[in-house]
Amino acid sequence: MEQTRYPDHTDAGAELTGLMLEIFRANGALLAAGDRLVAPLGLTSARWQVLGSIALTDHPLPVAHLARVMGLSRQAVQRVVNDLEGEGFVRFEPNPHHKRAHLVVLTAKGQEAYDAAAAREAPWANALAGDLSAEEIAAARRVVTVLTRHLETGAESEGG
Amino acid sequence: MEQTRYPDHTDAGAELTGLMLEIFRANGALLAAGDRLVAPLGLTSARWQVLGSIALTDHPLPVAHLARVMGLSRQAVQRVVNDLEGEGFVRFEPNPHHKRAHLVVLTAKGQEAYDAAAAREAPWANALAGDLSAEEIAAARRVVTVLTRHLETGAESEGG
DNA sequence: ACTTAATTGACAATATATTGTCAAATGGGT
DNA sequence: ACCCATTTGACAATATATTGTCAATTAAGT
Repeated sequence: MEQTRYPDHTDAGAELTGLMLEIFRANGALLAAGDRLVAPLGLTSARWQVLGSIALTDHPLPVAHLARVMGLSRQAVQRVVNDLEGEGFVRFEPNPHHKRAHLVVLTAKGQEAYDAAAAREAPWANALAGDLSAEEIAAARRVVTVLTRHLETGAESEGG
Repeated sequence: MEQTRYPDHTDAGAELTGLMLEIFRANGALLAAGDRLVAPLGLTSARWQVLGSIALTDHPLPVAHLARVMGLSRQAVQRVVNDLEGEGFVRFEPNPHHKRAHLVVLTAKGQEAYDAAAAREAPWANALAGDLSAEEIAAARRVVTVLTRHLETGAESEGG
């Protein structure tokens, strides 16, 4: 049932603790791999992810809204968006509903960079999946999603 | 089979792409929750993880070796260890095999902090697991572990 | 011994991301 | 109209982590 190393854990708690450490490590490895993958396009993992969240929404959104969608702080996204704007990947458009909260949209250069990143990502992700089946990856994805939702919703009740 | 949104992905590749984005988000949420959990002990998620890698090894290790075990850069771990040393959580001991690469060991304060963190972590992790079974968490953990190993070993061949 | 390659800690520069604070802007309730 | 809570961007400080470089050290091969 319980191993000596984790005497106070349930079986699920012990496995979850191991999963959390794996997630930290995977995060670092994924960021490094993503940086290498899109560096030739003038992008980084962080810029790529911001471009993606802009590209994949129906209407343009202000920075704060993008941050909420991505689960990051407003300030972190603002900095990256400002960098992207400075290099011509995105531009700000007036927001009819708010004087200061400009809408962020892709420029032609930004759209091209995102398309090029997507073109590189697909074969890379396909290869990275290796022997893993779509179903077991999907199951893992559901577990991580549930975990994240628990953390982001009931944060203060569990955190002490 | 394939959805219009990911035309160049295999099923596994599309699921993996989704999993990667979930991992980024989980990483941020876990770091924030960990920071809240151990802040009263004078720790952070990063400090906690370094303390853990020191506490869980048989013999004391130098910083560069700790970094390799953790999958982080030497410099990142060095900075945290230096902070921990400055606050009395760890101390450096002479290394019979190397003049400069001192061994990092926990002080009594460091051991107490790590024990206290572990005592807080167990009920928190048990609750966070929620309805998830140990087996499905273990399956997710295996998927993420395989993913990380692929990234850390065959990095240059897949990164472009 | 000598040379060479790899490891290690130190130092610097930079990217990513958080928290905190502030004033401007918005929206809801009265 | 007015008040008040929330949202938003701007600014600052800090933590985390990477890459690059350097000299000291170690290890391996000759």
